[in-house]
Amino acid sequence: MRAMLKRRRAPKKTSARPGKERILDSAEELFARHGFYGVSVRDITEAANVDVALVNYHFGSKRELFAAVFQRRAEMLNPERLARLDEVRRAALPGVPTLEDIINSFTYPLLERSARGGPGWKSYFALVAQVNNSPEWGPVLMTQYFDPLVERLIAALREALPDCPIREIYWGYQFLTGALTITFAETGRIDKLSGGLCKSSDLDSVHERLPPYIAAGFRAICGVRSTLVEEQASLKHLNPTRSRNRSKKTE
Amino acid sequence: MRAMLKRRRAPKKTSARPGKERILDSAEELFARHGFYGVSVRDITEAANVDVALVNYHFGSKRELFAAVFQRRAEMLNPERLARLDEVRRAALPGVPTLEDIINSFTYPLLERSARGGPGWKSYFALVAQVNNSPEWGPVLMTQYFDPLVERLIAALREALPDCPIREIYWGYQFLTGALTITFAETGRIDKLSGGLCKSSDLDSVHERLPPYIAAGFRAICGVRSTLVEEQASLKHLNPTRSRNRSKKTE
DNA sequence: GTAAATATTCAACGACCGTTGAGGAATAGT
DNA sequence: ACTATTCCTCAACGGTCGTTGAATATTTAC
Repeated sequence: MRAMLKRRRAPKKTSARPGKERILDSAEELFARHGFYGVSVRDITEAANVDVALVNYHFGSKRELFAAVFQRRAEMLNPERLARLDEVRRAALPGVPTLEDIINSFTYPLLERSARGGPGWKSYFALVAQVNNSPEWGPVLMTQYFDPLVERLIAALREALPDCPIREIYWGYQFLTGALTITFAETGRIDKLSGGLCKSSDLDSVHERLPPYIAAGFRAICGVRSTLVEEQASLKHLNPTRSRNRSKKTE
Repeated sequence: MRAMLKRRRAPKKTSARPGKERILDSAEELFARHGFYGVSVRDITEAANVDVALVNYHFGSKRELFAAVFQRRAEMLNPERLARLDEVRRAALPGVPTLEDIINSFTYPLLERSARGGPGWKSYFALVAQVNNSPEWGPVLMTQYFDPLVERLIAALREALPDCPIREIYWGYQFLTGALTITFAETGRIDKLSGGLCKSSDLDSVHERLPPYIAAGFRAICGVRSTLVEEQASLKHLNPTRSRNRSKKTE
């Protein structure tokens, strides 16, 4: 990227889509691929066939453009995810939904759009994956746009795991978001590793496997933590050559 | 970062540690925090108290410096992880080790060093987390320096799950690496979400929970996939309002 | 002690960076 | 028709970017 692109003026090009939207589209794709600092505003405006100055006119600054890209689809996304969660809970009344259903209501709207929502959505989730793992942007943007929904997810998980200590649910969520995040990055690493047997772009396969995988993980750590007495016996696994106790790691 | 730093000459400063190492140390920390494009070579050389030109003298280019940072600790790391895996397998003879032991031999050397190996190691793993989720760097660096070890891990997992289809093991590894990756990013998001109940810097907690969590996930998807007939019945979870079949998602 | 090799400094290069202000074109309101 | 508003173009600003070649200092080899 940032290397050599033709530096001369773009043609007039009267596209139907207004310039502001075209900037958002180009920025989405480029930011997703190279990160905030890996893309210049000139890269973006040339890809969008608009003048450089338009970024500052419409968004104020490059940073505000980045935030706008992040915000745009987040706001389309979260109402549906919330509705799905509510629907799953309603359908399970008077009981509570399964862990798998809860997790699926959280992940499915993302996987579905990334798989079949068009290239913009695919780029967007790759961008979210990047932001989620960034100490610079994650605490700002993820917290602002996604945490309200996550709190609802946590509440539903607590309903479904009434005997599970709350800390375990947060840790379980942390691992869930990590697994989901690397899915969206689609680095193609699993393709190479598996010799083509698995494709990181095959989000249908993720959709089939992620909910049961994560649900089983939740049940495992909740069970372990809630019964402290059997813990010493059942956790001999951690390092077979040394003993392990709860207070402080000795390995 | 990249903003305003004092632009004037650094003092002579005859540190004991040679300039090449100091550059690697500073680059490690800065790249981990802001990414490759978010850091200038001047940021690095000023933090290391050396001249700008030294980067190109010692490493050739900024990109090669980045690769050198990535390589340095990978080479210290992988022999130990390999030895741990072998030890776990040997200790289980004539049987095979548990899933938890196998996973732990993979994750423990990382978590232990990130927790107590010094600030350099902490930065390094944050950098690895970033690279692992980057479509630009991941396929190059992760593949080159970590895939040989991962292939050994996969082989051990196959031994421990003899009836599990190979594809499921690769997917299970993908989720494992995602959960591990977000742990190293230490964005502090779980701290806020949990109101201080969990700390993303508390890698001992991760060490206790990740192996049983991931092992349970492996067992869940292997079981699901290996018994196709019961699948239709057991997977009603995915969307309670619509039917779901294996060939193509209809949701 | 002297020469060779290695390490570091200094000043500067051309290219690209994000942002700006003045002004032109298109559009909407009346 | 005129005006006000919005959208967009153009040229340029000061600053920072990665990299370089020549000169100097330090260490190593003999």
